Amino acid sequence: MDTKKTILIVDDHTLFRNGLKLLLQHYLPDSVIIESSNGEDALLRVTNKMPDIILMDINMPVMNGVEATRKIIEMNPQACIIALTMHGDESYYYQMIDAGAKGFLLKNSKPDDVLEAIKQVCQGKHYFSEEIMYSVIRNLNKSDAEVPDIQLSSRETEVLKMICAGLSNQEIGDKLFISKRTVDNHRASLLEKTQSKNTAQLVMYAIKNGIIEL
Amino acid sequence: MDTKKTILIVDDHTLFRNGLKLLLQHYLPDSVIIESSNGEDALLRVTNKMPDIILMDINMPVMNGVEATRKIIEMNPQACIIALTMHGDESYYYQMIDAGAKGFLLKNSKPDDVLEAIKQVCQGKHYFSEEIMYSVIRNLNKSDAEVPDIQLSSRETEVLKMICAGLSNQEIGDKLFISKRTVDNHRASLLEKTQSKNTAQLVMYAIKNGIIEL
DNA sequence: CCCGGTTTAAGTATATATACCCATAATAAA
DNA sequence: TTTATTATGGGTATATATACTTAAACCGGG
Repeated sequence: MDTKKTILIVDDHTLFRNGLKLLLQHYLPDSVIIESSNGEDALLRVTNKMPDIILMDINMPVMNGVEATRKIIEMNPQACIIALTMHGDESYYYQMIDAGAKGFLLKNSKPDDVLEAIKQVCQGKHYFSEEIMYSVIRNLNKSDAEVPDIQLSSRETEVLKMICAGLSNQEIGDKLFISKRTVDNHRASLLEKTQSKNTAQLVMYAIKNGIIEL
Repeated sequence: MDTKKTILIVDDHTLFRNGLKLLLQHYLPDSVIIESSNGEDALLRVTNKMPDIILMDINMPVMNGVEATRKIIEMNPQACIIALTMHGDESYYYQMIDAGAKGFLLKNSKPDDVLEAIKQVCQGKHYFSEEIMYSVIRNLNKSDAEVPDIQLSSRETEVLKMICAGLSNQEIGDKLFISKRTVDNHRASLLEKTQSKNTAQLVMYAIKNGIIEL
């Protein structure tokens, strides 16, 4: 970490950004820190400023971290993106890594962990915080190999959102100009794919997987 | 803000605490900043260190911010507690203010807002960020005076949690050693009290109001 | 071009939830 | 003591969701 680095912080919470910026400036006085409050703005910054490191939150308005990561990696597969997010986003681990993130940190990490992650990723390595590793291993152990390869179709996602909004299958059918029976089928597919046994579990799934906003 | 102040930051995200600490030390060089990672620890700090200002997150493990605030105010009604939390916790506004918080800030506030809030609260005034005021006013406008005076009984809360876990009324009855019909009635009361029309909305209510953990 | 997945639709049957009605006992509040 | 609330249980009916099945039309990749 001897050369000057440009670090981009992408997070919708101004206070968190400002605090982290100070923190990084304190430990890495030679670095240049820039900020974005959402994924869309981050794309602009990446093309203009060419940051060496990107610290990316996941839950953000306008464009979330997974999508932003995917697009940045599309433009530059070498981009050093480190996910920086909260507990409870477990379902995002795979999505984020799949999108091309080189590291994954939790927001309850220590500053040292952030520095270590930046160091590792700069050297072309990967970095995952202990909690992430633990969670991944626990999931592997849980059910051998049946990795939740769940992929909902766009129509299914659409229906799921309406279910969460409290609409009945009939109402959903009316809104989408399709038969109630078709919605029945989508709902059945959703139950099977998400391994839910009723509406309540379906809603919980949608929330845990960020399909709907709170 | 001429005298030395002790400020306690209560938040489960280490990075956020550390960043905010630096931020406060930068703007208020004479202040002493101490930290807690949850509500329970915060209670200890309050009795030991007697902080002048407490910046309190809401969603935390072990003991959440509402409960912690309530207990601190119980011990010392003059305690200057400022809630500091994220979007989407709208349902907490009232709970937190009811618990005795003197101010309410969002995590996407600017550092200046935090300083202003601290200043106001130190002078015995209240401080609410714009977004909070906007939301409160919007809700007032929405339905005149019918403030959500919703108070679920302990049994209803118990049933609601089980519904969210995906249990059917029959299963809930079996677990609680009561008739399925009784659960039917509790469910009906829940639907009415929360103004939900089905299970999906009930689950959403439970989540938005922190009745269940994610 | 064929194959797999998606979207569309439906038949039939059961399970569950929801909407009303009612009643009793216990408890807490006024 | 009267009143209100809660927890308990039930009758009856409809609405909705869920579990099986089959099948046609479409679309993109090998």
